[in-house]
Amino acid sequence: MLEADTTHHSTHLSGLTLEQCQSARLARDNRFDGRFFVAVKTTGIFCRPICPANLPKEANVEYFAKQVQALQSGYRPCLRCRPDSAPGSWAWKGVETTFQRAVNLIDQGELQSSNLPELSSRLGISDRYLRQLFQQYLGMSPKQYAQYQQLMFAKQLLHTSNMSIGDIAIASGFNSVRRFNDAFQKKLKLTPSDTRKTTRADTNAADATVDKHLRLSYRPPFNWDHLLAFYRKRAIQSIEEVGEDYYARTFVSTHSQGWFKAELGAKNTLEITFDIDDITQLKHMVSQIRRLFDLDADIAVIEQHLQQTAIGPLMTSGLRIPGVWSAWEAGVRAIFGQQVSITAAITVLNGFVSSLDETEESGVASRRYFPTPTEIVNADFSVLRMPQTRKDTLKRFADYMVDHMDAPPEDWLALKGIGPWTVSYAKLRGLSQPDCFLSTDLVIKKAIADVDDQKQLIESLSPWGSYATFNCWNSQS
DNA sequence: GAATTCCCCTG
DNA sequence: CAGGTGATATTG
Repeated sequence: MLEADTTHHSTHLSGLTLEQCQSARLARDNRFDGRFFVAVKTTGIFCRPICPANLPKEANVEYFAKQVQALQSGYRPCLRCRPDSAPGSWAWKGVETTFQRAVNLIDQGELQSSNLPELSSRLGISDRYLRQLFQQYLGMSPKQYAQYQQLMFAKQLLHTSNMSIGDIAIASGFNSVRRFNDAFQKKLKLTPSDTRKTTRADTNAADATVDKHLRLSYRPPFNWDHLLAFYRKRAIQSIEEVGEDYYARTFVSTHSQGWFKAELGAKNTLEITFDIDDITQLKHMVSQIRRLFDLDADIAVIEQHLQQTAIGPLMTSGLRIPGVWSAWEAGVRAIFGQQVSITAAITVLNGFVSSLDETEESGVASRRYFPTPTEIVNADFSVLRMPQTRKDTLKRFADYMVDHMDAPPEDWLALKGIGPWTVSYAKLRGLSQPDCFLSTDLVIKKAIADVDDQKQLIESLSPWGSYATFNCWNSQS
């Protein structure tokens, strides 16, 4: 009789049997996270299957496929597992990703411009707890981890750049060459200059140039021409420049600004020429450039996976995810691109960007930076040739970003005029997430129109949906 | 390491 | 709904 009762509730489910739900929740199986929700009758609260709270008795639970169904039935979301937050948002993912985010930020050299308390508050936890997490996951303190990271970065620079050892010391986050030498010696059992000597065959130093220079490596296949063509079509004047065989752009981040140029080098490397106002931010710049050109992707594995799916025939080898400097920039580009062709969007965006600093001196600014949210908030929208509703969206977006520069793009959905396409586009190009298949994009729809089972196709692309996106786009142009 | 917060169960 | 419990995440 109890049996019959619970079975009745399985009608709320889709695609899962009651038994699956039961064992999934008992095991807190994270593979089922997000696929259904557990509501507890005695408390009126509903949870994700992975909720760490005490397991409720089977007799007291009710299963739902969607949050809204549980809400509709009078349950409130649990405060621990946050079933109300959007899947993929930071609140949804919990501590492990908080930790992962901390590691990423440190890898990007964030600790060089802020301290631990600042870093932790940015992640929404106390510095005490962050220390605890590092101890738990890595067995060392954040500071120690950061120092290893700094040394590895320094070692890489010694091998691949023409910078002086003094500059490298500072760039890696040390405050003096002495402390740098000391730490290097201690941890890597070598002196910095020895490290450099062993790999100094090239002639970069002989070029009578003062340009700073470094090399970044990647694993082939690497389709540079596709990247260039993609950027060329979307280049914003005097921020980006795409030549026959190089890409260059300016950038602004919170702590630095500068410029770089990338061109193909020998032996699977990219040659970077750059200038940055604050050399301690070099690590940040480098990780950004690696992300922009997707240098860390293991393309062979990805392609092997996608070859077996229905889009296999559309694939071109070596395609990477062409990134833009920030989620903010990607969001702006996406808003300009809503409902219009790429060319039209870029023309309007170009006009808008160049109107921003016309108040400045000599009329023609030869080099600009991508506008900040504040600049756009204060901009004159009257010169903008696009529908009023889209201007309003842009304004709202900029307003929001002034205070929420690193909120996850999912959160933008709360803003009127910003929908799933815009959010996915930002995750794809601004954050370079690997699994964003833009199934609602018109060009994509066209590319996969022949496939019978679309739903199955989309599932089969995971976790490399982003690469599928670019291969589809590429196949249609 | 204690204290707090949160959830679930029972009466 | 109040009172008792176990368990986890997080903080001072």
